[in-house]
Amino acid sequence: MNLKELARKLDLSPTTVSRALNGYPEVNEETRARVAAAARRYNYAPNSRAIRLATGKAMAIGHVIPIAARHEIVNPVFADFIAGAGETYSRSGYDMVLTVVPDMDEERVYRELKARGTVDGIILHAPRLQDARLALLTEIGFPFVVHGRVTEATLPYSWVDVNNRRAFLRATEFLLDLGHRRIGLINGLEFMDFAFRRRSGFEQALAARGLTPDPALMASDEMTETAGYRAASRMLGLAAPPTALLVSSMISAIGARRAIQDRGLTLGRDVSVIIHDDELSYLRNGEAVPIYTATRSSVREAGRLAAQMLLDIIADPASAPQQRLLEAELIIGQSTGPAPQA
Amino acid sequence: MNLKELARKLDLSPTTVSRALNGYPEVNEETRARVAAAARRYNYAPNSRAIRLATGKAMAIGHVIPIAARHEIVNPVFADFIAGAGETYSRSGYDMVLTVVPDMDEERVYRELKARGTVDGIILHAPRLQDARLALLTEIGFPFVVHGRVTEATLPYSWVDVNNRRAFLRATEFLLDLGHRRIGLINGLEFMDFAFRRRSGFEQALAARGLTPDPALMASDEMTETAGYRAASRMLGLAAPPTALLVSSMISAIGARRAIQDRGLTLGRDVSVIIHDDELSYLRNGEAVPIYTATRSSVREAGRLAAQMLLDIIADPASAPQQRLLEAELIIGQSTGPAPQA
DNA sequence: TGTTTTGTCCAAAGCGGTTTGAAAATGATT
DNA sequence: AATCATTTTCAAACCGCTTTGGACAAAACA
Repeated sequence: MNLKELARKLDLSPTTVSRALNGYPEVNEETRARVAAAARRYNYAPNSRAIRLATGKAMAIGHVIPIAARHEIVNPVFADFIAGAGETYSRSGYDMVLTVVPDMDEERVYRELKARGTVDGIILHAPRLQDARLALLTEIGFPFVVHGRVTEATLPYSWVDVNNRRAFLRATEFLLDLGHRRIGLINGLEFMDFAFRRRSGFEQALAARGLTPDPALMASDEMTETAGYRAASRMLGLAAPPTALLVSSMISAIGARRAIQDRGLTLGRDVSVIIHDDELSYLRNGEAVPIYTATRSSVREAGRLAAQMLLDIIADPASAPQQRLLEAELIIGQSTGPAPQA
Repeated sequence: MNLKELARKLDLSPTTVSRALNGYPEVNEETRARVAAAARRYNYAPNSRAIRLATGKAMAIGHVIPIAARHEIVNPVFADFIAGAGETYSRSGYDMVLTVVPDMDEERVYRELKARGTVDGIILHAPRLQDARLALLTEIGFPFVVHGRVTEATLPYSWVDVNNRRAFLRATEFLLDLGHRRIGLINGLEFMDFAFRRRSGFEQALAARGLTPDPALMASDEMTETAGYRAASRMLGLAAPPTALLVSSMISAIGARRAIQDRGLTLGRDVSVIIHDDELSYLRNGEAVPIYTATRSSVREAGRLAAQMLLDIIADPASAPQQRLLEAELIIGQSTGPAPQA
């Protein structure tokens, strides 16, 4: 069933039927009702391919998921971020187009997405401290919103981010207040912008108390269970091991926990741990009482907000870039306690 | 830059240019070369919206991600499955369209996807023991491939699945051979087809040794850390606790491990654990030596295969339904050992 | 030499909508 | 009753490609 057929059945022109369904004013309310009824009756839904060609809009947003060539790791927060973004898109009749790309190919993919008109805008994932994609997307004229920030950007751009620096600053202060002095940081890869900011919050908190960070107590790697285990193991094996760990993700923390237990230590008593919790739906941080003390911020909510921001920008391309900084809450769980006496 | 413009620059008709670029034989090799050169030079890529309308194909595959209304849980294997499928799609010039849907709305969404012609086929995720979506998709005439199976299906359909029953059968036998007699099963929700099959493998192995499964040693819930913890805690607190656990996912196992340690028990000595490992990229089961003894099967590979199967079916709609059963390997890690003497 | 065949190219008709510009029908005004 | 304004409807152009059904020239054949 297409527009022409439906029009024929109604003894109306396609023009009128189209306008009736799209709420244009120049159509008699009575006929509009007739049209609506017939559309429902014949189960008519306008062909999206035709709409897209006619309007010149793709009604779709692109999410490019870069796969690190070396490790083949899919960022575990994607699933929830995308679930959030997807909610927003459904409400607005947009589709979400996912493209999985080996990370060297990203530029080609963006250019093609634009040239072929497959999507109207882009959500930029996993930004780096300096990120060539910002200039690229601006150059090719794609509306886009970054999930995260790009510290070394020169031009304004739209983003949704968590206040990573402040979250880690507060977490560090919390540990310092508990008497911890040797605090280990198990961070993500520090060419990633969020990881860089987290370290800077950590260092700033130490500096404020006149402490200098010990390079041996800082690790930067993929945020996997294995990497978390490795980093924690190494630190706990030092002559002067840390009494507390600041861990960049729930998943690394699982590894860190394993390392702690392998050494016969007890989490929250011998070693305190604070994590950053993205509220991944399949890795909830406990139920009533959180397992881990954590800085918490919902990545799904970030997805909703970023998607909405992008749709707003597409609706009004002349608007100035928008920003949204989310604050993480510091929630107290069972993984932290006062520093053990030396 | 569009086809007409490019044709004008070349002093050719759009017809010829189109044919030259699409490899049709009725065009002089010399002009084909000219066209190709010009296309590259002017950075021409055909508008995908126009192609789609003209050919009547969407060149896109739909993945509908149902969100359980209660728990808002995104299946953690999605990310990797989709990464695999995405690889296949890119190679074939297909897009991947993701739709996030509250699970009651699925039917409406499939019908709309079809009526609007947004996608050419569907990958069906998370099938149930009996699943109305099979009949629905068949009725509306969508080519589709199921990731998993539908035990109570009446008609043939295409699927890619792991031999869950045999995997859990073998895992159980392995534990029995180690002398374990009280084995707990921490399973996914058993209206899900894979979970049902896993339990049946478990029970079959017990039955083969004349053992009857103890209902107190079987749990069925979401495969989250929390649920894994809860189930393991409960079982270990029984008067006659299990000496081994069969756990349906890496994530539940993390919870189970926490429960084991909370009770002061040691994994692999006091309590053996075998998991099913989907090889999630951010939750690798150790490196050289696996942490957990596991039945292992790559969900990413399943994604690749399912996507390819669907593309094949779309290319040849008359073909018979295809099936692909993957065997899981049983890999030995550090989480299992002989049953402790009572 | 005239007729076929083959190799190249093109005009025009879709695909299924939206949108512009004009026509027809109705109502209001004189 | 004639004129003008307002509603309501429609025909046709357009979006940017693919594809059908020739057209035309050169080569092959009779």
